Amino acid sequence: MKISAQEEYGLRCLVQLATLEENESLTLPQIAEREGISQANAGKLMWLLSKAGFVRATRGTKGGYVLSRPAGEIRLNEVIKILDADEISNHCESYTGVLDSCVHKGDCGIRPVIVGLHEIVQEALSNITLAQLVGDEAKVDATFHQIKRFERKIGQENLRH
Amino acid sequence: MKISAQEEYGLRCLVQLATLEENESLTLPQIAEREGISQANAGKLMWLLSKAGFVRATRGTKGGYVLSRPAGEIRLNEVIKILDADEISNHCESYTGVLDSCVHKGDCGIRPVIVGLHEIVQEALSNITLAQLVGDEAKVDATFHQIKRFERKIGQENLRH
DNA sequence: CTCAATCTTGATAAAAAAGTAATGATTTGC
DNA sequence: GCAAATCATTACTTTTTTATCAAGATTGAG
Repeated sequence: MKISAQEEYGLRCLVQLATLEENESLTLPQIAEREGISQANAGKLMWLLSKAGFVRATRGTKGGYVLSRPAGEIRLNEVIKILDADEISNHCESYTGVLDSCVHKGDCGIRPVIVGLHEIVQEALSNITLAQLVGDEAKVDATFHQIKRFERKIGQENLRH
Repeated sequence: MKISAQEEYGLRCLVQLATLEENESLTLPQIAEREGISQANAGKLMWLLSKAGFVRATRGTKGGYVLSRPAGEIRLNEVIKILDADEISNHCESYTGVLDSCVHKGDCGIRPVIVGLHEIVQEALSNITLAQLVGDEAKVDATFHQIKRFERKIGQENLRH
């Protein structure tokens, strides 16, 4: 249960675009430099994000990438879904061991946990927009404070049954 | 942000042990068969879980694996931590792109999100014990209901600001 | 004591993910 | 129209993760 390289870097590239003023844009070499990744890698990530409609690319001199929607309207759950090729729906087709289908097909005690966990993460991510990730660490951390506090409360309630 | 094969299968092997009565145990071939994975793979997983102290192994005829603690006292966050070689602490050393250290070292808008997300997942996992995963899907799903409801509430509150 | 059942462990192979390279297409400026 | 800048796309290489294999160690039964 960890974030993949593609998710991490893709998200960071988007955040770079979110910091731009109106009429500004970033080219692949610029994005690559700002995130410390290769231009080729940035190219692939931006291609993915472009296909998915998060960014708009223009070619030629003065070209580059811009967000296709305001940063405040792009929620992390959408972004992660694209970057992770996320398909919880076919979870049961993914981990079938040496067999053709999962041994627990039909009645499975693990599935609700996997699905539930996925929902929890999605829920948390859907409460964060790109715009909220712009700024210094202290500011972003503050934005998270609320969610964390809620989570802690849940934990305690559950422990008490 | 998805569960890895090792997490999934390792957890499932543990759940198998959790279903046992007192004085029962399972051998590698048995575990492998019940989870539809190869014996070699089961062996490696159980070795990991054994090293981490979740299970106790006995060799020789009549040998096998048993949980080393009651299923109700084994929380999923501990298990996942082992199976995932989970180290959120060195996240910033993991995604450094082509550089030696992350370009955002010191002040990073993404870090609070990654760390926060990790905490949310850990919190959710720490509320689930192995014992709660034993039984049919409907039962396990019911156990999750409470957490899910809470999550939904959080989502709404945050959308309202 | 010896054998068969069983776990242990490091080496190896296969699969998946990540990253790179190369070639092609579009746009702008001159 | 041509050249330079820029994105698009596919194929390839490397790295990491998964899975398997094989030889070793321990235990219990007879």
